[in-house]
Amino acid sequence: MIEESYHLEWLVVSHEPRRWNFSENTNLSEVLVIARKREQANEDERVNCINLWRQPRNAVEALGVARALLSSDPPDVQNDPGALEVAPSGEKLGEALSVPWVWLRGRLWSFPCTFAQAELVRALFHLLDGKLYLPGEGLFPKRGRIPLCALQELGELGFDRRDIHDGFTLARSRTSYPAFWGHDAEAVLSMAQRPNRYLNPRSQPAQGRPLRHASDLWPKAGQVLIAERLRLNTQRLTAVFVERKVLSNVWWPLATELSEERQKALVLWLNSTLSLLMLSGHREETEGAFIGFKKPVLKQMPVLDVRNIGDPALKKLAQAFDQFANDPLLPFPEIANDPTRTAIDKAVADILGLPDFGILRELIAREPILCLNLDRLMLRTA
DNA sequence: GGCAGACGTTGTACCTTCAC
DNA sequence: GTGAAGGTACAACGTCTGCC
Repeated sequence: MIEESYHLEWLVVSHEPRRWNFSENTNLSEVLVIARKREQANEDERVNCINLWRQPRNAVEALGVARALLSSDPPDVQNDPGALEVAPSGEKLGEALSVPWVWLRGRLWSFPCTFAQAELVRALFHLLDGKLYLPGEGLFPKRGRIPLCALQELGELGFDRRDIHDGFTLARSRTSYPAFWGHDAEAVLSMAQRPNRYLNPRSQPAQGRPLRHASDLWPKAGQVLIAERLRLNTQRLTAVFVERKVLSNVWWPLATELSEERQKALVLWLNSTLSLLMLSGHREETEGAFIGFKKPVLKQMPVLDVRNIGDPALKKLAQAFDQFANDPLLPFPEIANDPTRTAIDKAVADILGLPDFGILRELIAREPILCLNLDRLMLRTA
């Protein structure tokens, strides 16, 4: 309704650690939306997006922010350089960008509010368009685009944990139904994983629930698992490759006909910094660093099209996966100093003909939603 | 063929439990 | 007490079936 009859004028998001909310009675992440009803759409309508690094502490400061925003036009996220600094009284409180309403309609409104730093938002927008954006260097590849496709073109996401609980109980011994259960930040360290639990098919439904038959659920088991929810401040992996097909409670299995080589290439891509950028843009934020990936959104998310990258590139990506598969990654906040993530990124860059994008690792590591503080963003002067 | 209700499926918001 | 992880009740949606 809003997309048809309203002009979305302002989006305001707080990236301040532990102040993801605006209301008093919640800890959940919130966004302030201002839309104006109008008779007819105007192609020139723009959406101004404010990414607050720190919330105004009082009404006077809030008025100062509003005045600063109303007196200048935030630059366009894709075509203009820089961002509008929100610093009404000297201290920087955030950054503002704008995006054409006609572009945002039909897409996720969260895209321009994904990161506190405008340059990362800009990188996300260009990546959605198949281009790597590096601050100060421009767009890559110079010709053509990174081959991307919607995840759903590569396979089908499996059942969620509710369905698994309707069909199975956790077994105390090995069964015919291996599973990859849980996401312990101190245990899931590398891309290659093995089944860690086994499931017993239910013969009777759980109390008050319909019975799901194992034969209905098992066809959507997979070897590629994509995180269903993540804690960006503690966890390390966005996807893993399991040596056998498994079901899971907190990972989406990808049921796919892709060869093992292509699946490995996909998992390598999903753990690259470029994919972390893309996943961040498609997250559903619950409480700051605690995020989820909903099935309808995730299946539309662009990923590397491992069907159309050519055999030599495919082989190199799969080899790179094998090389780093058992190397531990550091938690996401340490991404800038993570040798394994750096090696994954270098492999992806070399194989796709892209320049080094280490600068994006550095920028992401500064994001408050990962490191839960503003120290990496703010320039403190004595 | 159209409709309504039953029933099954899917997705998630909210709640509980666990560990430190 | 708090952060992190796991479980489930419920709503929305889709499909099937019987009746007119």
